[in-house]
Amino acid sequence: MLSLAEENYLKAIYHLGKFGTISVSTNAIAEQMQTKASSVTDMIKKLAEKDLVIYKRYQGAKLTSAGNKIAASVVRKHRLWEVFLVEHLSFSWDEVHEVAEQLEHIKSEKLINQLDAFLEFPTHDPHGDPIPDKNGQIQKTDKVLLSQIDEAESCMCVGVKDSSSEFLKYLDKHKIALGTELKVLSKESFDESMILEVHQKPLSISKVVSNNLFVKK
Amino acid sequence: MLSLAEENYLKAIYHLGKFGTISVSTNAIAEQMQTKASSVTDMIKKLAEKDLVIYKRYQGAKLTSAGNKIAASVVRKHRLWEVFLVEHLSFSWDEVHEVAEQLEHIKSEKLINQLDAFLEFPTHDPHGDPIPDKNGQIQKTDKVLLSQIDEAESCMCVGVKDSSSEFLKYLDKHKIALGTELKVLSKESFDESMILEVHQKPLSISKVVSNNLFVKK
DNA sequence: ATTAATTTTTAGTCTTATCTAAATTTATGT
DNA sequence: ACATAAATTTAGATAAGACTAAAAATTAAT
Ligand SMILES: [Mn+2]
Ligand SMILES: [Mn+2]
Ligand SMILES: [Mn+2]
Ligand SMILES: [Mn+2]
Repeated sequence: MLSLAEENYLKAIYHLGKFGTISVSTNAIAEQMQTKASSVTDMIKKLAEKDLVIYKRYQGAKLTSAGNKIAASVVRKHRLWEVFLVEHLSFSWDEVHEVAEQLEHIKSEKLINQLDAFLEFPTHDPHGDPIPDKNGQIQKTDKVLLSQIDEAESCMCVGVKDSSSEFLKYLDKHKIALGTELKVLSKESFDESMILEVHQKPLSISKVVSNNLFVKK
Repeated sequence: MLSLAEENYLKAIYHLGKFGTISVSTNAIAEQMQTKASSVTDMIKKLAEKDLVIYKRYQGAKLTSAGNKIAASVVRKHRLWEVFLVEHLSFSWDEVHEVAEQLEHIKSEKLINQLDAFLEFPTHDPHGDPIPDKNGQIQKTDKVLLSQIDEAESCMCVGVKDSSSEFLKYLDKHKIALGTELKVLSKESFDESMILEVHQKPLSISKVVSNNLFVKK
C-alpha cells in the first residue's frame, strides 16, 4: 500500500509524462510537486526500488506499467470525485480541485466503483478531462485549442487546459461553460487576439484565453 | 490545521471521555489507538501545548472545549459519510466504518455542509449513533440496552453498542436491523440469555447480544 | 508503613519525507 | 576542446510519529 506522498509523485510523473514514453526530469517533477529536486531524487529512487518507475541516474524517471496503473487510478478517483462535487454537492468547477486532491487518496475499491455507478459512469470531469477506466485506459478525444480554429469557423467548448480558479471564474463571467457554442468572427494577427460570437454576442479574447480553451469542431 | 494523527487522538479521547468531564488514562488511549503508552504521552503533550487537552503528568488527558469541538467535528464527518455510503453507495452497515475512518479526515467546511444537506440532515448514522451538529452538540436519546428490558415487554432496536462487522453480520443473519420490533418472551436467570419474538418468530439470544443492542420502549 | 505491582514518563532509536549546502554529472557556448 | 552553466545527486540535518527499554510515580497489597 502506497503513502500519500508516493501517490502524489506517481501522479506528477503521470501528468508530466503525457504518453508514458518520455522520461520526466527531476526538476520538472520538483516544480510540479512544489518541492526541491533533492527530495525528488530520494523519492524516485524509492519508487524505482518498488518497480513503479524506471530510474537511471541523471536521466529522470519514467512510469512502469505498474506505476502507470496506480497513477491512472489516482487520477480516476480525482476526476470522479470532482464530478460528484459538482453534480450532487453544488460545488462550482473552480472549487472542486482542492477537495479532490484529498479525496483521491481514499483507499477502497468498492467506494470508487460504487461512486462511478452512482454518477452513471461519467466519461469526463467538470473541466472536460477524460476519466480513466478501471484499467487506467482513457478514451482520447479530438479536442483542439481554440487558438487553432480558423476565422468564420464554429466550434464547441469541451475543456480547459488551465484549470486554475482564476481562469475558470473568467470563463464563468463571460458565460462560457463546457458545451457552449463559439464562433470565431475574426483573428488579429498582431497580438493573436480573437473576436468570438458567444450567445449571440461578440466577445474579444486574448491569446492567453484561446490557448487554454479546448474546443471540438 | 491538525494532522491526521492528532485528529485521531482527539477522537479517541472524545470516545473514551464520554461526557467530557473525566480524564482519560494514557493506557486507555493507547489501547483505543492500538499504539504504545509512550507514544500517547508524546502526543498528549503536543495536544496540551496546543490547548486541545488538559494534561497533568501521571493524571491522563481531558479535552478542552476547543479539543472537544474538533473531535466532535471529526465524529460528525465520520457518521455523515457512513450515512452516505449506506444510503447512496449500497454499502452495508458492516462495511462502512473502515472507509469512514479515512473520509473523516477530509478538510472542507463546504464539503461537509453540502453533504449534510444532500443527505437531508440525518440525525443518526447507520449504527444508530447520533450525528453531532455543526457546533458539536449531540441530541441525547433515551435508548437502553436490550438486557435492561423486562419479560413480556416490547421495544424497538435503535442502535448497536458493538459495531464490529461480526456482530452486525450476526444481526443481519437474524433479520434484526434498526427499526425492528422486538418482544422479550422470557429471560433465563442462569446465563442471562433471552428468548425474543422477532418477525413473529422466537429467537434465543445470549447476554453478549442483549448487552450490545440498544432499544427504545 | 513498607513492599510489590501497575501505570506513566523519559531517553534513545527508527522511518518517512522534507530541507540546505556541497559535490558531481551533463549540457552549452565559444 | 575546454570552460562555464545548469541539472542532478549526495551528505548531513530536521520534524513527526512511532517503537523499546529503563526510570519514576502512583496505586494496591500485605
Ligand atoms: Mn482537479
Ligand atoms: Mn479536473
Ligand atoms: Mn464507524
Ligand atoms: Mn457508526
